[in-house]
Amino acid sequence: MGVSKTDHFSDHQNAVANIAKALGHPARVAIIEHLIKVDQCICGDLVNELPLAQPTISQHLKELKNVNLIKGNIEGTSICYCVNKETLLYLKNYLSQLCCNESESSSII
Amino acid sequence: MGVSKTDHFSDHQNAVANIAKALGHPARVAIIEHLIKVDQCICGDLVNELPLAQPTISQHLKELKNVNLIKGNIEGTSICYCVNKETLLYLKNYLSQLCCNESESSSII
DNA sequence: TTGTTATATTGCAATATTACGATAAACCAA
DNA sequence: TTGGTTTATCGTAATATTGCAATATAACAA
Repeated sequence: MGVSKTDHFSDHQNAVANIAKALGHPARVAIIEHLIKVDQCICGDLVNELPLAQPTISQHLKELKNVNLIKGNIEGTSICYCVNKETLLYLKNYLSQLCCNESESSSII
Repeated sequence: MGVSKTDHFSDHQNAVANIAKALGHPARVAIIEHLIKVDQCICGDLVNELPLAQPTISQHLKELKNVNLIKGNIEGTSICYCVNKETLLYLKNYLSQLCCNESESSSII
């Protein structure tokens, strides 16, 4: 039916899936990479950087914000975005535990 | 239009996005976790383990196979699935480089 | 052969995602 | 106030995803 049964899975399974899903589009990967590269920038810079229209970029930023992969700080007229490394780290540590059984934090499975 | 412009992004951006997308559903996260936990198992075990019908599990397995997150070995009548840790490692190392600038391999950005 | 078991595929409905033009909202400058 | 700049939201079309019943396929046993 296309109904997703997220309530049948654990909180951490849904958390991992949501973060992974947000990274599951090349435009959003490119946004994260650009933000890491320049440390932080405004939405308009990303519009110039990527081959997508401004509303599309804005929509992708919203999805990255929803899962806490980025943060936005208002700076006068524009909004300055930067990556929230904690969320990236959460996914990285999860994968570390999965494939190497080694991590900086306690088991989350 | 819903048209995805994957050709406007780099190969590695598309590769990362495709792997992340495959992990972007709690059922597929649960499948990976179960495979890691029991080392390997057949499709039927996953059907018993997860709250989804057999065709749905089969479809999720197909998507995980498409991005090389799992491998399937024919064993008589059934197919034995196991996780391909190399692909998990690829994503893990990518995230390591992104958020900590430290990795076991050379820069991929 | 027939029957059983295990998995994949097909077809379809419900829903979600992607993309963008048009427009709105918020802020500052003159 | 008006005008410019920046970002968000709305509306909508095209496409993708999710889920499953029904069916197909493949391998084996009797």
